[in-house]
Amino acid sequence: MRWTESLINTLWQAPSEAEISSHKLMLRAGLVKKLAAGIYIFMPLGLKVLRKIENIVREEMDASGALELLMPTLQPEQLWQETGRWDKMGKEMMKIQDRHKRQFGLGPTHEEIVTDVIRKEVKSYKQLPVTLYQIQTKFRDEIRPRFGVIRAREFTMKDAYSFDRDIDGLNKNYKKMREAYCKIFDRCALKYQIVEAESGIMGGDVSHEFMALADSGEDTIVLCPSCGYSASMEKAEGDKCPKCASRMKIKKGIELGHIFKLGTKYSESMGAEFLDKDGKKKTIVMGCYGIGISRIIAAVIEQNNDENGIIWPKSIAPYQVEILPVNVNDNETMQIAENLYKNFLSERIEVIIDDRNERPGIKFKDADLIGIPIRITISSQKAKDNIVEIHKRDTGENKLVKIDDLLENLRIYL
RNA sequence: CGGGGCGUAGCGCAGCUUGGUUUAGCGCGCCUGCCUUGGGAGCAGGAGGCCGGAGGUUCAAAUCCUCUCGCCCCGACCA
Repeated sequence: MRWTESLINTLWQAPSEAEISSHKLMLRAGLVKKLAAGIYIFMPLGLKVLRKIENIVREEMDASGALELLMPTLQPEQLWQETGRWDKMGKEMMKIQDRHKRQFGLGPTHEEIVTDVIRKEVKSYKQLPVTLYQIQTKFRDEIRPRFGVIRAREFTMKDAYSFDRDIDGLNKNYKKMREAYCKIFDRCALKYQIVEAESGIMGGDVSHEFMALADSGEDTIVLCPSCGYSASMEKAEGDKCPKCASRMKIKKGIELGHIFKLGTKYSESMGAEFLDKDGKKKTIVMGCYGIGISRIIAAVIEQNNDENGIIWPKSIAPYQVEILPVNVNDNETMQIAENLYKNFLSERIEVIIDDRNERPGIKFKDADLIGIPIRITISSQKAKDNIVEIHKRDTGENKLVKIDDLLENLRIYL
């Protein structure tokens, strides 16, 4: 990508609406723009990051054996009446009417729909277990949208649902999902804590939250230093460990994901049953598993930034390498820069070249702000000796290398 | 929804108390030219606003009054 063709607009000062660093940086780097409270446009640079995360999630979900499908956002009232959640969800569900005055909800979650799918498709124990997932836009009319994409009213979520013959199967699937979640958050370079949680309106008895540790987080979690027990504040109801009674540490976090053992709450009310080996009708046992995809972006930035800007982990960086020619009016510089750019493209290295005719200071500041992991600076003096500089955004390490050795040196970091 | 605060150019802000001195201003950004090119340079010229909206008071409203819409922060909810 050429900067001059990228529609990347950075801001010197963060809009006053932003309070926490991830929100400020997302706006300053131009990843997102606000359309209304809790409603954001993902600009091209921001969308690249979102897609990277989606792909990681997709890969790990597929690896766990889950099947991807896509369910509608628009959901008929009747299904929600079956479980009683049409009223229970209350004002959090955005509701609309069609021209025939039929009521629809904009999906805040998809238990009703997916259970409807399964009760129609699954008849036999032979079809179980099965896990379905989707990556899709969700709508929740939050009481108070906040912190940019961290609590938005429209957001991208991965939601998965497991269907088993019995509790035993559910326990296995639950464990499998938990492991998949760990892989996902590890790959996103997040520091997180798994905590016992309340199930809330989802129902079921067991649930765990994956919390990104961040001082700016809205959620409070407690950790027991002696026995390792950890839970959300609501679940723990205090700072004494329920397991070993020692005093627990309190930390702040951002909820990235939440997994639930639902049991038969939905399958029972909606009649999702199957015929078991013995020819008897049984109720399907369910679990559900959510990840806030767009929220991950904010959490990663919250954990990876400095006074100059974002520091992307390479797994979700919008580009791996930024080429920064110090002076675009210098022929020698530009010849090298353009050659490298073409080279990287053919090597399938994700690269952006800052080909703007700006003074170096502006380009360096912007490079730091958008946080590409590796910067290659090309200046006229060093170009004479066929030398360029590699700069690592995370460590600040600088290295001068011969152009012929550049790719080799780069491979170490990519 | 309760409590607090804010809407003036793309972003950050001043002006409002005490209406007229404003053709509505400043910094950054944007456009043109010159100059400059290793950490947000300089000079000159320029574009961009129904001062959130609607009513009202007044000879006169960004400024005073009423209503309204939007946004942010603190609380309960959530990925």
